[in-house]
Amino acid sequence: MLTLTRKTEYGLIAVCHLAQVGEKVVSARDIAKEQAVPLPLLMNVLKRLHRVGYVASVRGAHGGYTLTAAPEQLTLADIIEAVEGPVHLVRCTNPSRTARKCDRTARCFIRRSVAQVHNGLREFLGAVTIADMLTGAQAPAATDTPRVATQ
Amino acid sequence: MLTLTRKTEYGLIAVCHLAQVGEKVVSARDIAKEQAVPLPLLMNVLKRLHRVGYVASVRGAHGGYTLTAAPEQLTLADIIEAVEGPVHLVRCTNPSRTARKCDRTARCFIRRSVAQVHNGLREFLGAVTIADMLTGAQAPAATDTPRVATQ
DNA sequence: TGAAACCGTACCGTGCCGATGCTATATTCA
DNA sequence: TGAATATAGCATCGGCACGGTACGGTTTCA
Repeated sequence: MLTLTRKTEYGLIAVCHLAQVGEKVVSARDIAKEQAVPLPLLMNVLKRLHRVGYVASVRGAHGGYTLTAAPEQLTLADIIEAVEGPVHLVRCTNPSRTARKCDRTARCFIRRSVAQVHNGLREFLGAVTIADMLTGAQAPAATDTPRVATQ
Repeated sequence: MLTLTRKTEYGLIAVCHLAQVGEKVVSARDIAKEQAVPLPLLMNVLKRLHRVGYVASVRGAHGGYTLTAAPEQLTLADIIEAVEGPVHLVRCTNPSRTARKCDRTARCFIRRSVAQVHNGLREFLGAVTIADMLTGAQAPAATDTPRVATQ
């Protein structure tokens, strides 16, 4: 239904928080407290972000997380993919495993167009960086919304 | 999770089919047979499309549906909204009813940026017309995907 | 009058998301 | 060395929306 899951929301919040504090190591507990996010959920998300290498972890007392990727390089698409898996606008665009439920694939005369829209969506999400999110968050009256040009 | 529901898929298929046959009245049964789509589901979707006025219905024997809106005017966003309701990238962007679950709204420092992305997504979907889908479906190697400019 | 087709609504099962809990591992500090 | 802190990994569980089904009603035409 074209909606981000809460995991992604929490992931975005965490990453933006880490990007904001710079190199400082921040524990999941601190992020959860400051951003009013449920700690266990946040920890789950941070684990995934760690697994793909977007954040570094420091274990033990006074441990926590740091952002390893550059905010200008890290995109919304990256976060989504890391937290909730590859984006698939429709089942057809999912080449993997059991998702091959659609037996219409061969005769589907929309498939190509949908694939184009799918690519457009991915490009759109890949064009939004964490740095963008931060500047947009701080500027009170932020410019205008991202524009889309269908070419 | 950033995926269209099957209802929307069926809706797109139905609308594109109707756009392709022109002014001819086509029954849901025929569309279901030709496009290999489950008939009851297709009927549900066609009812919704009828309710918002994108298709006209002819009852009785030899009845069926016709597309009322112009394929160049009807967009992907229209279909999605008609079939599965308003698009909301996150709960915050949903101003209605019980969806106000996010108590972080006030202190959420990402909210504004997310809203911008949300608007960008809506514009993106609103820029894809049914006519686009049809030409894309017929042309084997269609131009390139829609581009996104984050400003 | 009966068949064909649309219309409306209600219902149910399943899969996924949101959420929780527990155990193991690693680091710091007293 | 032990206690406290914090991440790592996995397993489980409930709720809900989506996908699918069923039934009864209305309209039109042969």
